[in-house]
Amino acid sequence: MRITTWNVNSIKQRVGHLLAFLDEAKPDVVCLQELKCQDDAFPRAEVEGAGYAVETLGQKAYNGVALLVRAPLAVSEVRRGLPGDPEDEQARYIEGLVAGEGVAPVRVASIYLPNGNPVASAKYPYKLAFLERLRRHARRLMEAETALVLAGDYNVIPEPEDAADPAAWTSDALFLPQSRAAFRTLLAEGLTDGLRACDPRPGLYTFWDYQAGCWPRNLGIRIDHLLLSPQAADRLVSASVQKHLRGLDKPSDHVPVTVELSDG
DNA sequence: ATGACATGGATCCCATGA
Repeated sequence: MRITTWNVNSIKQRVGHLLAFLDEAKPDVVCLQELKCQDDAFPRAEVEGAGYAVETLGQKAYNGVALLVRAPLAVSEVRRGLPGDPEDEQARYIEGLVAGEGVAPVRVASIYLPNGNPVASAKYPYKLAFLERLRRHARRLMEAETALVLAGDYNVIPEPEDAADPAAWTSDALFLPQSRAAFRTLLAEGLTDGLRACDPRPGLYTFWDYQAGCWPRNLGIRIDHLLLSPQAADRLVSASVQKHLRGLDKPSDHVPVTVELSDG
């Protein structure tokens, strides 16, 4: 089972790239972030036409997440929204149980963690609180011992080697010690960073800013992650970054990241 | 010298992002 996470930065702008990617890579599950549209504006017919079931949690203009599941696999037990704050109106979390004939089930979440900048604003405590809510929810899900993959745009640079120029990020919400500590605390629940487990090399990035020639100069950061529970990590076969999509016309500033799990 | 931002909403600039 191949599971991909991709922040598309507007699904309406990126539907062509998405359909081409589905056709070329044939991932079994795709976790999308930053749809930037409401549910009724999602290009459902096109994606279903490519062979995928579609579950969305949209929002006007900002945020928005989705799960795509390729037949013959099916998705059930869909949960919209991260537990722990009934006041939270932002569309940043969707989860479902993916299963099929001859495949051990995997619970998959598509997560769009808050950016958290500016650090002096309420956005930063919201980010830290969201990470803590995610930790608590992950702990609860892991108690069932079903394979679990928490995939998405975490907006956290875990280590200095995950940025081409770490010094440029020292006071940014993506790389502040508190942000990195909260991410490590989440990992300490027993989660494995799927990409890092497969590829220890520095210089592995998933995001390049549109500005200042970051892409041609390869000034990237690694902020899109797939975190695997022990049952999922036991099935980890490979992980990769689909970097070429950043070089297309009108790209997202993020590229897809994919893990492959064995069937059982 | 390099290379110089994108998206959506309601404008004719702003909020947001990372």
